[in-house]
Amino acid sequence: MEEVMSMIFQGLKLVKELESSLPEKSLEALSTSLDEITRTFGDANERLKIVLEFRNSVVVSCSDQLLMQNEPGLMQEYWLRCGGSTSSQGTEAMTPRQIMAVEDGRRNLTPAERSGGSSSNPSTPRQRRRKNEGGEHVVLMAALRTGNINLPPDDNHTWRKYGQKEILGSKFPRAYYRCTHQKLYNCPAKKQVQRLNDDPFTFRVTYRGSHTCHTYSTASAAAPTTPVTTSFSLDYGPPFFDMADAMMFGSSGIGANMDIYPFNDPSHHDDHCYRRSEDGDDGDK
DNA sequence: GTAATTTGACCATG
DNA sequence: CATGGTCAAATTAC
Repeated sequence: MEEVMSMIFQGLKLVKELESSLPEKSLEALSTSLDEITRTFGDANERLKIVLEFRNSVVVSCSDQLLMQNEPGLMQEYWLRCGGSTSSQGTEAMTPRQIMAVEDGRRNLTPAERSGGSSSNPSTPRQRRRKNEGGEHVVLMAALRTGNINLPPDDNHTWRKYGQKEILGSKFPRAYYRCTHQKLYNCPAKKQVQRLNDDPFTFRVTYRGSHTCHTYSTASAAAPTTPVTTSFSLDYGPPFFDMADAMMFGSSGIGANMDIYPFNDPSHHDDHCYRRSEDGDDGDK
């Protein structure tokens, strides 16, 4: 069974790799990747059938049942193992629909977009205090439906909250985070987390600056029992579960939105991050 | 004791 | 001047 799991994780890894390189993938390469993924899962399935035959009527554990039922189940297991952070049980109500859209990192959002359009004067866009420093990466993420929905989704990095503010036109405050390792590694990564007015189960997460620390939260670091090489998530590393979720809930979850899916878009390859200019992003006041 | 979070104040920007 | 982003002291959690 472990071998099967290993193959499944291998397949998921391939999926993830495909996902991260999707935007610039040629059709040929895409086909090759899909073949590889299909073959990997097919092999896993073959192995699984052998295992099933072997076990036959043996009572299986709950988790094994989960894994054997179907691929979505496997995905869910994977999701749990790979940093679906909270709610280790009772995932049935969770429906972790996830990443839905990414806006190009270099685009400035208008206040109307930020605040849901209720800005007092839409014709005079207000900007952040700091000018756009190049990399901004907006992702919509679903909150967990169980447990504390106030917790932002785990994204495989450790963040330290440094501020929270009521935003005009927003029902919910915006939380400001920076990388825990900001000082240790001079890591400039930051993010803002805000719940949407019309959907409190969805967070708009705005990332700024790239991680230079390349360290991960304990949850995700400890997650895969199979030592999946995580080269694909070195940067912002959106949650592990995004693609898996897309696959398992694609038909019922976010469905049609998946075409705007390249959330792993490394378009913010600006590595301005390693250098904090004299302008002083913060800290050097 | 250390690290993280909270929260009011400060400040840059338009 | 209003607003959003950040700082930093106080508080809380581990």
